[in-house]
Amino acid sequence: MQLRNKLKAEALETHSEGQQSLTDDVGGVFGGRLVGEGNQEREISQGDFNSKCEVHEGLDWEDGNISFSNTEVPCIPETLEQEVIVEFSGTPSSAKRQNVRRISAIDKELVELVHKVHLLCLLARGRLVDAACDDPLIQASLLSLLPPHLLKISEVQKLTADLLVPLVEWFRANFHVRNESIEKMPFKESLAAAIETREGTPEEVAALSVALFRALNLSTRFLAMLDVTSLKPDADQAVYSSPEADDSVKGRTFNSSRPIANLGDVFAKLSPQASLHKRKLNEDIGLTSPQNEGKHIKENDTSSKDKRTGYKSSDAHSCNLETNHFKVSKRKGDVEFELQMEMALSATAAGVFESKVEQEMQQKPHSSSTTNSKLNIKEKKLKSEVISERNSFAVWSRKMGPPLYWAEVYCNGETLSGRWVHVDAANSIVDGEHKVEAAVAACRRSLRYVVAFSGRGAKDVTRRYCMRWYTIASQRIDSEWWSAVLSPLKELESRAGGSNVMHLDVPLTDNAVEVKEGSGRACVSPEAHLKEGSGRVCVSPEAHHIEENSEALKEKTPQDIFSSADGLGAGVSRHASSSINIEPVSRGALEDMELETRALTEPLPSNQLAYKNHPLYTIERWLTRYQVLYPKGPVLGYCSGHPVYPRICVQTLHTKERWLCEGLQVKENESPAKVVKRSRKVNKVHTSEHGSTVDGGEGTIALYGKWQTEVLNLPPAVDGMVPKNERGQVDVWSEKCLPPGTVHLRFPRLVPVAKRLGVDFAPAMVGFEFRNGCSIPVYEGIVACAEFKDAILEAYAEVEERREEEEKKRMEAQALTRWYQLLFSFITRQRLKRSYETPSSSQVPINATIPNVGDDPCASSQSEANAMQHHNQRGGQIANDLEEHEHSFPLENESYDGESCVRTKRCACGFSIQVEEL
DNA sequence: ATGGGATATGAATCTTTGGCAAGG
DNA sequence: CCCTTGCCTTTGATTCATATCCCA
Repeated sequence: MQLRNKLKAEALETHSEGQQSLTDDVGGVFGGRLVGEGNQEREISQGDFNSKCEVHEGLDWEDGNISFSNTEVPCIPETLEQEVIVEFSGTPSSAKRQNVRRISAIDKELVELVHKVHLLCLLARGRLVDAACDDPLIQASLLSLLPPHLLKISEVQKLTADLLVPLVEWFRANFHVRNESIEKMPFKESLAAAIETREGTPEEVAALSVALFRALNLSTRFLAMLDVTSLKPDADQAVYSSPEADDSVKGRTFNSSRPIANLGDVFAKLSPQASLHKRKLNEDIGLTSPQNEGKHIKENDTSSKDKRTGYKSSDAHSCNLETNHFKVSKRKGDVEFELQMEMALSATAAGVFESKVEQEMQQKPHSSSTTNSKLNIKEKKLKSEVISERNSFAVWSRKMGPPLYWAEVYCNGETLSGRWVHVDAANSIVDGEHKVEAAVAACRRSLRYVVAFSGRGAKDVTRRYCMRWYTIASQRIDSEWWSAVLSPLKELESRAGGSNVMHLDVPLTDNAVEVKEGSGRACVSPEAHLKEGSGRVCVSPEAHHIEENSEALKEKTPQDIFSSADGLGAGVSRHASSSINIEPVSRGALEDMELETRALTEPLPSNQLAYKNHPLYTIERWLTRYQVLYPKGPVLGYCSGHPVYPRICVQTLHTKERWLCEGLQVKENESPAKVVKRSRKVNKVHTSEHGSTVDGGEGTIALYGKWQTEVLNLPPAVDGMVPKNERGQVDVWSEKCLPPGTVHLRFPRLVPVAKRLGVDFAPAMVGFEFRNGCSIPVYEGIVACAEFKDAILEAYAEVEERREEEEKKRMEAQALTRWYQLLFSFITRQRLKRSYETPSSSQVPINATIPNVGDDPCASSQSEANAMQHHNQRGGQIANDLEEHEHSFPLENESYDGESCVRTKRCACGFSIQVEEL
């Protein structure tokens, strides 16, 4: 309505400005502010209109058409009605905005479901690949190709990452990534084919590397980044339209040999939202039968010419590095990214990489320097002179798509206890775990799930590859579900790697955990960890996190947590130099500790927004109305001048009443931790009630923190009297809220029973129901002293029994009455029917039957009766035999159907009735 | 082009202790 | 006269996640 009025107003305004302006420059005149329903305001610029303006019929703002219904057309003079056409052209931001809708709860659920199914499919796929890597034939084939000197690695006692380099180099030199899979076949067969041709999909090549390492007796896992459909539907649209997505999807298409039911279709049926995921899902799980393969290709084609974005990049086949290098001129972002990669490369593990890179450069001197001379000029501008040409070997780039598969080899010679080392043999990268995230980010993806497969099992090792967990946390499925899914697989995985059990009796060094003060690493000093404040111990965010992650630790003291943290190798420097004796720890458990440690030592994000839902840290501005920092410290760092606090210091406050619901009461003499304004609505009610006698605290709500509460200490029942609240009732939010010595009897109709017995009781209020804009208390049963429980229940049982009996009697009486009424009405109807069906019969004044009908609820209404009377008057004679005839049902004419218990009684006149015997 | 911050927006969440009339 | 039952009708403020705009 608002919109219409506004339009009317504008149209009138237009009119006043004159005819000329309308026809010549409609855009200019209509430019202005349109107010839609829901107060949506849209700026309509001049450019939004064509000079050709059109007024459609039927206003449909939601669909973007502006028009007027016939009845509401503004009074525009005839001269103006002819050629007024308003047409929106282009897609201005205002038009985009109208489609902006937050995902509804149903769609969210659906998207989650698709995400879960996709995860499961990819897990299954990973297990399949893992199994293929164990295939003795494949392993033997690979070994037969390996030069003898590389076989020695299987005899190494202390395996280190460096030792893997020659092997990886050999692999890289001998196996290449091919982007298009030739034909679909079972994975083992395609692996065999890949060995033969020395090239395969990224998945196959990664799998071959795993198989090779395993053949050499190295503990190796197959790693996959599960690039699942997004939990945010729109995000996927972008991904699908991007050429990288197509390539990466192509690269990891499942090789199912037989067509299975199209899973995506199932989702498409559920909702159009889900159909977004259809193609991706189908391709991931390899549901591309020979029959529908062509169809899929077609779909891909349409997606590459995405209508929405109109984005058809020349790097559509960019995965094929060999052929397409020249096609794409690198963007600044790519160049910078590579630069960063190189810097990272030279800064870390330099030794390994330098030699490797040099080797690489010697082998393939043209690979990077000659492929793109333009790029090199750009790069040279950007690079400082320190970075030499030899370092321009950049692994992974946006064009290649994100790294999706690689291997992890357990190197017992690395660190004290050994560790899993990232090995991307296809790209000849050893120990490059810290680079994966950046590579994925450069491909506009996020690293949400990284799963290690081994022994048909799987384990989530995302933490190892993700340095900024807070960026992916919201993109992952609910962790409870995920860990439940993984737990049996994790078991299998740890069994595969668990044979290697270690006994540790080593001094922990400070290196156990990376602790860099002031460098964004959030490892807090012991002083900060343990801070006495109002009798409460401040726990470090690390400890808090452990607390959060482990249910068992929930109720432990900070001291306990610290000792657990030590046990977990969390590397609290307090104990850093002491020698500890760790019980036999499995490799899996050690890795768990490592990942846990990473979780606790995440760097401080640099943007404020990241603190909003950060699991470890917070800044004050993101606190809600009901939150405070207690204690306010320690400050872990600063972000744009805002002090950063550990998340554990955030306390949620509640009103006294709300704490009661949780079985806690606010301690005496505690002043509110925070006072907030009462909402206007409530305020209004209160002021209207109390008039001018509003005291100071009336418009505010006093809030208390958990530290200000103690376990509810209700006055016990004394002398059979139930302690009640100011409303004369007991609020039973939970069993904890019951005064000692009382019981909650949850039965209806207990009040009269208790009253009759003369025992003290109180109605039990169990919650609220929101109705009519007001909260209505809901009562359920009563609260009485425990000693009267049996007496009350006994009396209740007695009363209920009596009530049920009465109820039964009442029901029976009612049933009889209803039967009587039914039969009576039936008879009456029959009688009427007969009398009207035989026109030759003698006339009966219809009035005679009407009193009967009136008694009968089922009989005709008065109007019906009137109609009959009318019929009677018009239709001539009606026999009056019926009136005189009284039906009689002699026994000999009765029949009885034993099955249906129906007795049929017949009168000599032909009338019969059926009686169902009860 | 990109990222961060401010702002707008719409959906979700929280709020929280009836009143009256008819009939038994 | 008292008690029970049924009917009335579904707020509005705040929070939260996200999109968009603007600016550096």
